[in-house]
Amino acid sequence: MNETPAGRPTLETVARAAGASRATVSRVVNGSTTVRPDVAESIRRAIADLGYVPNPAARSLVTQRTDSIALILPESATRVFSDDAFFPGVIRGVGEALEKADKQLVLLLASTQSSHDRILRYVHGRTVDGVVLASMHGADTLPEELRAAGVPVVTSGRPLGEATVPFIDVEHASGVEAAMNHLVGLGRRRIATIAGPQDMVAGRERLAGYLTGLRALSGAVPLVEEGDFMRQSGIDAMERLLQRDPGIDAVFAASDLMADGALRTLRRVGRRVPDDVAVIGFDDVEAARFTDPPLTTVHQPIHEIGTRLAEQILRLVAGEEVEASVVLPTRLVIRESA
Amino acid sequence: MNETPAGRPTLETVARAAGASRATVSRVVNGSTTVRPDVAESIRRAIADLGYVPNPAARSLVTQRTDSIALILPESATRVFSDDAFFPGVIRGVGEALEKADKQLVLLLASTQSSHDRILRYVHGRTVDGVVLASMHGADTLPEELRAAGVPVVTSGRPLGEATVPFIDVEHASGVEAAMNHLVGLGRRRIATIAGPQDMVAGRERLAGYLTGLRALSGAVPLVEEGDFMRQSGIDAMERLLQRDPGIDAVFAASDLMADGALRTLRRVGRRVPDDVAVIGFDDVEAARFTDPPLTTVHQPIHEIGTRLAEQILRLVAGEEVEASVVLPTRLVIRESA
DNA sequence: GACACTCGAGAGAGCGCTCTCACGAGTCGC
DNA sequence: GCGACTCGTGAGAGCGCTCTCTCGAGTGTC
Repeated sequence: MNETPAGRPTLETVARAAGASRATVSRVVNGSTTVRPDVAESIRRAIADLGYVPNPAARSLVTQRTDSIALILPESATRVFSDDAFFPGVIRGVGEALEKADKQLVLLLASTQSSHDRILRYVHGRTVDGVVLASMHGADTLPEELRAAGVPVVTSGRPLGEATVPFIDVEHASGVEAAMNHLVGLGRRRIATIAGPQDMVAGRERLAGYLTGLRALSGAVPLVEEGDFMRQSGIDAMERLLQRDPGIDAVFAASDLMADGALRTLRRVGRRVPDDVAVIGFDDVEAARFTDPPLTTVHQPIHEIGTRLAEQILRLVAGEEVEASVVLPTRLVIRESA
Repeated sequence: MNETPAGRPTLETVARAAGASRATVSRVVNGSTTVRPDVAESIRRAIADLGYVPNPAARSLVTQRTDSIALILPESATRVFSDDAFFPGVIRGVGEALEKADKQLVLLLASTQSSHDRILRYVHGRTVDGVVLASMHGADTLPEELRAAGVPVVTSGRPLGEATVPFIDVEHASGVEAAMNHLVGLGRRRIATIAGPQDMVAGRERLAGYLTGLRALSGAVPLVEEGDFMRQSGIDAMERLLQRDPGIDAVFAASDLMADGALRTLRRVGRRVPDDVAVIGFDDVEAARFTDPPLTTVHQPIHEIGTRLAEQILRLVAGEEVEASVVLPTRLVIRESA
């Protein structure tokens, strides 16, 4: 039944079967309209009969496209990977959007130092048309190096220094300020914060939002402990906070995971939430709905961050211009912890 | 300085710069030993000077290899993706192992029905050398179709029917039995379970383990409610369980997330854990250490599942034989909830 | 009816690489 | 000192595809 018993059918095989030339079959495969309907039809039949699938390597050799996009998660991201809903959410958003555009998602997990070179080598080889960088740490030189290599790049989160590549971010500060206003409106006067790492923009801006929000309270002094966005650090930071000022009546944590940790510490020492201490987090991950009590938090559109990243990189790859930055809104979601 | 101002350097460019032939440069690039040291050295220098990186498309066109492996997460997996530490953990394990072998990880998120065809098309196009399938649902025909397509496949989790492809799984039943024995040893007599979906092997085997474990208790009747492995379903199932038998003194949940949900329900209705009701989960995700109280659970080596999957697919791709199945041990981790 | 024109289809080059084969220059044995 | 052998290197084909160029047939115009 199959004319070429050995191996997969090629354009040539299909062409012979359909009595046409390789070029015409290629036209049909790529949806050219300049093929007579009956010819196109018989070619399509031959394709179906033979189970022909184009060889992407051969195709990209001539087109110089690969139709795939790399998503790079640097070390800092993979570290929290298994306990955080942020990156899975972003991956999913990016993946869905790329699927719609018929592009492939190549995941590069930069777990070790050595992977830096590997990534550069990979990208230089033009195995991907573009790169989405979930860059978090300020010191990271990867965005700039990729840009220098001439590869389209979009990053998630504003870089710490000057932004040399387009990025997608959210309104950290204004979201936190809304949280602070809510706390103040609740009559809270001694508001502490569990900040994120200060070498990440997300950590810095959320702290800045806290400081700005605190100004609404005349005479209030900042009370800051730093964590690493993960749960254990929230537990520990809350303990330090309580030691420094047992009279705290509210705390803003820069991530839901840290807020959950704070909740745990407060419960352990017998403080009621929100009665004694109000707690607000940031992210609005799935688990925030299930903390005890359910967490009031600043929502950021995680899934949309992913789809926007995909959208931007696709436009860049297509040679279109994109905005230097897209900043998505955040909003306060009020549950029971504040 | 660069001999070819336009575009990236090719083998040809390097060959001219080093005064050698394309073939010899190729030999050096691919680490052949049959090149005179001084020639090899000057070629290496030319490669470095020009910043030459092999074009993978051209290479795979002739070698018929792509050096990349697809990780397919079917619909059922992506659904829980954002609230579960299992798949991120597996992805990370697979990613790390593949990186060591210098292979790329291509992530295919099968979020919609249509992606089934897309995946098949993709795999038929031989864009990847092999496939790791995080197949969970019994009805899934993908493993078989992939096998039929002649692509090396390894799945995570034993398929429901007859296993036609090698798989990596864990000892579900014996782990659950250990949990049951622990409960019985604690003097618990009315032990219920929140089972997982019965169209997944993980769901079935964990239920089977519960039923076996229950036999140690003469006269005990099974008390089963089904969930979908996620938190909300644990909350709901626990409520139903309590309604059916308010005298329950222990519950085994087939996932940590469901166990956490059960904990929430128990707390809401004023049951103390473990005093009134002991709770044991399954998975030992990161969050299990942070539930209230910390969750006693059956540990499964999530990261190792990932690395083993990678290991097996790499061997398969290399043409080696692999075991039809690898079943990793589970063990009970005793914390405070039981 | 002859000309220009349009439009569909084929021929053929070439993308960058690997790999087989052939070849030239040393090396060795007798 | 000459044939046989080894070893490093080059020539060249070909992987499967796209795309330009060319060509032939059909259509329209005056």
